[in-house]
Amino acid sequence: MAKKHVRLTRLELEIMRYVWDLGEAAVREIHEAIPASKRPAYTTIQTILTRLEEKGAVKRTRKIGNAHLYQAVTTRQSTGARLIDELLDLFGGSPEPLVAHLIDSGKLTLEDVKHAEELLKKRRK
Amino acid sequence: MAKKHVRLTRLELEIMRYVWDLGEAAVREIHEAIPASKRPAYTTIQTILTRLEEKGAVKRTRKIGNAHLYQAVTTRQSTGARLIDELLDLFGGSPEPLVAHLIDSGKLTLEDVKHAEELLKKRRK
DNA sequence: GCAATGCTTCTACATTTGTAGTAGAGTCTC
DNA sequence: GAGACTCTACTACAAATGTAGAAGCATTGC
Repeated sequence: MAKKHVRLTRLELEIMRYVWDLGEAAVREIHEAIPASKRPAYTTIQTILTRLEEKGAVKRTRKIGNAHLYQAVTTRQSTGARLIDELLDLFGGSPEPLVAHLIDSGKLTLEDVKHAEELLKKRRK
Repeated sequence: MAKKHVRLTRLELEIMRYVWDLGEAAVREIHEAIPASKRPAYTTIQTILTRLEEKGAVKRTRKIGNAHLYQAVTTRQSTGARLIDELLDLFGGSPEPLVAHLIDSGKLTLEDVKHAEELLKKRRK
């Protein structure tokens, strides 16, 4: 029962972020959580959630009043993992350019690296 | 003249990989470089290259016979950088989950990490 | 020079994606 | 229980994407 490789679009991913952050959310909550400047119409969110449900990325859990609550089925980690792997392909599988960019853009700190080192050593055993 | 944030689709990115790898390539070369199992029609490659040209991601350099040669305009690095940044957004901007995945999947070695550490220290100055 | 071959240009079209309106059912408030 | 409000379900549609055929110009090998 291999997990089907679900491909999410940019907007779908964007909405997923809110679902992940909110844990369990109604369309309205997501809608309002989106910064007004880039907020699509309420029904647009709804359409996307429906599509996400069809794709198996979220599921309806329960109703509050007549509104459905949605919850993520796929984890942020697993979804991110796939994206990372795709990204790696771009660089021929080597993580080096990726790490280099993180450093160059100041996003990876020495602490992060130390932490990574520990993880690696721990994992080694 | 800020560089316009060009959004490439999956297939376009896939083709770009060959352009980057080959340096300067004709449609046919790219076509043949793609593993037969996932090779689209010759004209499909051509259409994509034309679109990439419109988007400014590649340019025609010269002709060999009556075939055009294409070359990347955007670098693999800059394109990758944008994708990485988008990916980071997914995790709220923190590189930690990203690094964790690289480690978990065995893609990041201790050497990579040491190397990163050096880069960081050098950069610090 | 001309036929075969290869390349380009144009055109086409199904799907997917982003975006949202409308109608009607459900709920809440007096 | 009637009106106001809210949510869902359904429908629509333009633009982007993946995919490729057809027609015709350019080269080349004779």
